Amino acid sequence: MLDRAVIDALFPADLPEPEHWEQRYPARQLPDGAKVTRFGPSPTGFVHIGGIYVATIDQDVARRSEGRYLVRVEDTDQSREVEGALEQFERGFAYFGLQADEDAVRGGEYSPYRQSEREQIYLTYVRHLLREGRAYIDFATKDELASITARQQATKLPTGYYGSWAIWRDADAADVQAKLDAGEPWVVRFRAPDDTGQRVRFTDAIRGTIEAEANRNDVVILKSSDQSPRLPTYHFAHAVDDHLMRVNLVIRGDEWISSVPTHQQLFEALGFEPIQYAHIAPLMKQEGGSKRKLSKRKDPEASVDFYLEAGYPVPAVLYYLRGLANGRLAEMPLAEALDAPINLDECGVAGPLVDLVKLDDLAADYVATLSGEEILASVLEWAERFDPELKAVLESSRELALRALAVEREGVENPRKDLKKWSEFRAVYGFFFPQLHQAATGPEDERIAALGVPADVVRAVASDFVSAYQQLDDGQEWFQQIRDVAAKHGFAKNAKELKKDPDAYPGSIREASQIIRIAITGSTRSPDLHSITQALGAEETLRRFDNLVG
RNA sequence: GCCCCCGUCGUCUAGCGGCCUAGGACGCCGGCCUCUCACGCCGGUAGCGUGGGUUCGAAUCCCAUCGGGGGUACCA
Repeated sequence: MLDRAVIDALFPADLPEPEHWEQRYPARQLPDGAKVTRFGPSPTGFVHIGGIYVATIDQDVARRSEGRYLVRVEDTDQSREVEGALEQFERGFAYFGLQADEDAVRGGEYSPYRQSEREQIYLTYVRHLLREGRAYIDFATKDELASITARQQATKLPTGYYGSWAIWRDADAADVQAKLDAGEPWVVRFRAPDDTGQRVRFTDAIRGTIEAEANRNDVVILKSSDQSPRLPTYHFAHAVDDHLMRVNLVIRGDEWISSVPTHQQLFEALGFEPIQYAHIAPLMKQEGGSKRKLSKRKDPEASVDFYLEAGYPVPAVLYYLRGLANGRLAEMPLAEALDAPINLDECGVAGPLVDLVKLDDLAADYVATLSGEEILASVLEWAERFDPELKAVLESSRELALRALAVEREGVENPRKDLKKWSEFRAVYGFFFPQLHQAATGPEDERIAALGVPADVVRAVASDFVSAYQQLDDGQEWFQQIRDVAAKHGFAKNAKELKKDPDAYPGSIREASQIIRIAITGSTRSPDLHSITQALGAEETLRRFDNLVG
């Protein structure tokens, strides 16, 4: 073991002792059973929808138990840091309404909430472990490590830096001193307890008892001395930060399960109370015949920006995510589910596929519960950032927008479910607005031509419809105008009749009304025509026949 | 290679030894409604990965096997 003086010389002289931090970050005064949870975004890429998923669970569990939910930026890998990641992160979390009780922006009693600003704290505990002989200085080079791994694989031994493979674990103090004097870069490794082959067990709040081999690896806890700031690895930061921030429930992705034995040893060596874990199964993506973790790089729907751009209504996404966490919540109505607790022991262990079709369905159901006013407000908010032209149109035609949204929505028992996300507004409701409407160019317009009605008949139908047009309040009476025109020009009364003798008619009432529909809406699909004309007014309705009548 | 986790309709799931000839939701298919598309309503499709046990009885328990996922980094 190294002399204390040698160890101390490696650290700032004024570095505090562990007691200092223990006092500075005292135990929290919270009700019994309160959970302190945390989410640790790493600014190495953009926020993943899986991050929203886990953060939702973190926040819910904390709130529900009158605890605290904090966000701690895990930026110990400065080389992989991505510019703008934190801003994008803030945007995503704000959009989904996932405010933390404490974070780097809002601050809190346990600050700083950014690992790169906690160097002093980590160093204190590293020095402590070194002085206790629970950690040691290591000079192994990349090449040496690669060679160790290669030899272990060749002989089918477990890979890692342990036992006799750990060349610096029991090195002579003189050799260490020589390397130090030569200015060689060094890391600090944890001296894993020598309990090779032992089994350990722990209780996961989601999966119950998990048993594994005790950790044998002397994991790196402090990164190389040739870097500044001097930062810890995830494992060490987890132990120190979660202990000092008085977190008592670590909710994280299940890729961490196999690290728990290491974490337990670290907590023990540091003299920290063991912590409770809940490992969440990750959101998956179908690829070919198999599932894989949703990937930020390959899957657009992994990025939170995907949901922002499409304008998915927040409650629908949250509802979907909560249902994935606890199936029970998916069976409840949305409002109830958003308010019901997420229970960790009900969380699935398998890793669900994210199903955008299902999300769309939930979103359509949700939007159908909204009033026209509410929808308009949301569309405007979305358009502000993603479709300024639409925003301008809506603002100048607010009344028309509300009339358009009211069609088959207000005053009906089963509102149309034609809107799932705000980005679809333009496609679905655009034709209501003269500025956005794509008028048919004439009978040869391909939308009309596809009906198979002769051009002269189309013109005649349009002309007669226009000249006899009355803006009637009663839907049936209004539609009678189409029937009349259709009858006059020899259209079959219904599709069945047409089918019996296709050559006898230019089309059926179906084709006749489609001519009118396309003229008014530009599409073969639309809400109820009569209601549309009510929203548009007689003048605008008739104007839309200009190209067909001439 | 070694270690860990997981495996019910296409998807999300209910199921904790008899209530299961496996229930629900989404999707899909068919029908009704109908001037289109939706909505709504009615009906249908489809699953316990496989093989052995244990048991009067297994989706449920045990073992094996296969498949999927993760870890084995100075990434988190």
